[in-house]
Amino acid sequence: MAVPFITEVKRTHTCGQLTKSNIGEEVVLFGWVQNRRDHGGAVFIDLRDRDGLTQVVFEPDIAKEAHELAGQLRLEYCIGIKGRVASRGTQVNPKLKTGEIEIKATDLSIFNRSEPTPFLIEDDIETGEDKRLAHRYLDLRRRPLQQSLMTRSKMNAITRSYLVDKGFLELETPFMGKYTPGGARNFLVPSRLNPGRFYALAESPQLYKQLFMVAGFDRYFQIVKCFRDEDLRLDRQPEFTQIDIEMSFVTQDDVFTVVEGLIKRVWEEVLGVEVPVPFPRMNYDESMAKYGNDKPDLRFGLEHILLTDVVRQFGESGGVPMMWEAVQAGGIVKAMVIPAEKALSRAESDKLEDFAKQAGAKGLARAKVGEGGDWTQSPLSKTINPELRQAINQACGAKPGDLLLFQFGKESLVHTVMANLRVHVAKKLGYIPEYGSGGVWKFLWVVNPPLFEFDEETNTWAAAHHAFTRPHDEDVPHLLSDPGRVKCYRYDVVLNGFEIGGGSIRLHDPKVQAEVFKALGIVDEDARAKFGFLLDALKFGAPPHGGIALGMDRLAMLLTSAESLRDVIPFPKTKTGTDMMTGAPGDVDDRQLREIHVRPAPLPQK
RNA sequence: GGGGAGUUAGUUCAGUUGGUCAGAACGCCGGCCUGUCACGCCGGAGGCCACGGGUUCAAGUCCCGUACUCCUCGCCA
Repeated sequence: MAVPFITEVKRTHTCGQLTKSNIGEEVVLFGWVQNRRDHGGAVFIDLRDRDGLTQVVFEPDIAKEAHELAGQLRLEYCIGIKGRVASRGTQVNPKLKTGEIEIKATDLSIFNRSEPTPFLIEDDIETGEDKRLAHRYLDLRRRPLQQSLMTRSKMNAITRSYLVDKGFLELETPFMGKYTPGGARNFLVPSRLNPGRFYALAESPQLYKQLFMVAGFDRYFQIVKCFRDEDLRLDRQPEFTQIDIEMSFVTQDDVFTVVEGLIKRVWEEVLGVEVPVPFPRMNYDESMAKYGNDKPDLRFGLEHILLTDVVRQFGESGGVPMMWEAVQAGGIVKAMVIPAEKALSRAESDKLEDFAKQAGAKGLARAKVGEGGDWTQSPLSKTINPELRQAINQACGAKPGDLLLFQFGKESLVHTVMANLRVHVAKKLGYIPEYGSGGVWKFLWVVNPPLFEFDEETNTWAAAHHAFTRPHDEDVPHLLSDPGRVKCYRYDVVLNGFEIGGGSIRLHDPKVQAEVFKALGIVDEDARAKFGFLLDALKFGAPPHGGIALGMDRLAMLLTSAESLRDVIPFPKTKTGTDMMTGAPGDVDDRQLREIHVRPAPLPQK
């Protein structure tokens, strides 16, 4: 007598569809038991699928058999029901889309029972992430994650449709390629057929997409996995997805237009949010000076103030030996103002110092500005020259009650500490939420960065992006004489403090390319060994070209206000690159290793 | 590689100066209940206190080490 669910009786609706307008209809729903409320005489079930929740009620006078079976139902049982849609009358549940109706069930089939789950399937879960990752298939039943992945799916669809409409071709590139030094550390794949040799998993399709341009494909894109064997962060995974784009015959602005259009459409269709285009642009130098990094969060102020020149001007007479020494040693001095109306307690500002130290600072000098511009609560106040104090107050635009935070020393460290501090303070003061956008979307292009950066370890100039980025024409004469001043056509697109993409216009002129290599100290043979195939390709009428790669995972994370990349990746890895569910990376046996000609080195003794 | 935080029932946590400290809530099991939607009521089971050493008359608690997880700096052209 059992109803032949699935084979003959098909699902008529999902659990998020039914409304008042369906009252009276006979329906069939499949799903999981989200909750049960057994009153003996009547059993209420919240039935869940990825579309929503629907209340099902089993009553003995409607269906005796189904009611008896319903008494056995437990959380996460997978079931099918048949019944009639009924009004809930006055007992509406406003929290549910389907809250005005319920299903008076006539038939029930338990497709599969469930053991008690290791954690409850709830929206607001408190279970530790490691335990959820170990049972990811259960974690993925939760609505927030279901919605994240549905959003991702939508982004994929929009991306393909937008770019294909614009004349882009979706072309694939190999994951297994040749190892090239520099850049991110590669995962290596041993070759069974070529003893002792290795493939490298692609850290990006960079070189291949340039070859597509040489081949004349003009406009390429790919939604592609990339692999990097670097330390993980909440916004970094060892394998991640990029929307990879490359175009021929374009300027930087042409690339921007394509990306802005894509993002505009994604935000519009996913969130219903209108994103103004074009995005504002900021020079790299300005970003470093005001925000301490190249991915500023523009949802709030708290800009840094550079005081290096002021301190230098006063020299020793400034009365703050630590700052003066830092400047003399080639370092910088920066300040940030916490406005009086957001006054922090002494204990809170002490905590800021702990935070700064954690970010690598030696300490955090502070000063509270008094009525007359004097400083209190500060060791600096005793020795500082009042004129320097006045000059600093003026540079900072400080008013009574403001708290000044100082950081001085090596430029890179000062920037790092101050950049972290800025975001930390903004969260503390409530300018931005701990996670998520808070409904504010500040897009930005950071442009015109230096082509090279100085590597203090090796005392040489290194490519800041990669060796194929096109320098500004007017800087080309300085490539060898003054590499530090050469700016280039590289760009990052930034959203709320996250770098969501980056790219460049590529070098296609072999002559300039040779000079860049020279500046980098790469001799011809090295260049040939590393990038020979690309250099060869550029000789055969390579078109001017450029492109960008957008971080799909980060975009999804920001779009869904997720706390972590892990929330928008179906099966992510932990901080140490392990998979809590499968146990990867795992051991392999000796025979497998012999076959691929690999012998593990002994583990270092501890 | 450096710094920090954490690990006690299935889950989230409490556990004081080392001495009835093996506890709560949710979940689970049994019973009752026809309008619940965080249903309610009664009863019950469940823990090598991450692991390994040490200190002590006595360790969940103090010390050392290991593992795992998270955050962060370095790193991520």
